[in-house]
Amino acid sequence: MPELPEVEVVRRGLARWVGGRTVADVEVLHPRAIRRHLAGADDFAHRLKGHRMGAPMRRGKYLWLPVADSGMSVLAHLGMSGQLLVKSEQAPDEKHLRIRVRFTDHEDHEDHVAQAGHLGDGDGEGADEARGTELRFVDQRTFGGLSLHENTPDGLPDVIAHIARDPLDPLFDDEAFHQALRRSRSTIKRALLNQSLISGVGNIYADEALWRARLHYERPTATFTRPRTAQLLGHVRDVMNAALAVGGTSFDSLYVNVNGESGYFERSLDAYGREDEPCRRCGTPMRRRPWMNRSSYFCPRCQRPPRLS
DNA sequence: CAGAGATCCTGCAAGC
DNA sequence: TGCTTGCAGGATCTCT
Repeated sequence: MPELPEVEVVRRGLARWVGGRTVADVEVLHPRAIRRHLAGADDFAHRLKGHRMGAPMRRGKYLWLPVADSGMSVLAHLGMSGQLLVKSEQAPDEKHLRIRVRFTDHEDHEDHVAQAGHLGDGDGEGADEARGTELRFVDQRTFGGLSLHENTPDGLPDVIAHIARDPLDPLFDDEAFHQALRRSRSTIKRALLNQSLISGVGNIYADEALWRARLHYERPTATFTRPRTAQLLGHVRDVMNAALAVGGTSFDSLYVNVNGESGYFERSLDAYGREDEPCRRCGTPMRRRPWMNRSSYFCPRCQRPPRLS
């Protein structure tokens, strides 16, 4: 389940393996993976063909590749199970392969020379290493997908203009977030998952941050004091940076790691998935509660429910 | 208008 | 063993 840290790892992989390459052709193998591109698969493929990919960007769980000299971007969301893989053109298709993007630098040497100067996205990587690879969008549950959109004046795909900055964004406004909590009549976990208030936080990191902050998921947001909001945001950032520190080091050895498959962070979770296991702070068995068609994990002792409700 | 809940999808695991 | 049911959950849509 890719959340912000996993998506950031994918973004870094794309910067190295895809940024600067020119699209030769696009193959859409499942219509649902392209459903957010309203003009359809053929239009998507046609508009990308022959265009150079810019440096990948990310906001929350969305990432996008600017399409050079077009004012548009390829927007990607991994959903629940999506992966962006850079694989050898010879590698057999994955079972849930949905979209394939081929590049002009595949085998033709003259093309390769023409494109080589753009590869590596300024990271100092060798230009040759991407040659012979293609980009694949693989997604079992098809909650994710790719689409093409006009950019807003700040270079953001227009359809995600409503997505708030994420907590790792230097321009995230802590005070505005706090004021939004004060105004809202909702509860804290709902607020953390509300992508128009703060983006990039999913069910896993919400539970982790709330456990670290010793806050019950149903605490009303209107009760939050400024120090409490600051503390919670600090924990959100800590848990994300910790995951990024682990995952961010594992992506660069081989291109098959340019994906949304995590695993690396699961071992260090303190709350999520730990029903009946002892709280790592106080030893009390952790609990799971059904919540919004999913689950909330918490320590009944460290994270006391609010008095009312 | 804000907030709450349903919905999409597929594979796996649990239970009968 | 083989079926059914439940669960995972981000974003969007619908309803109150």
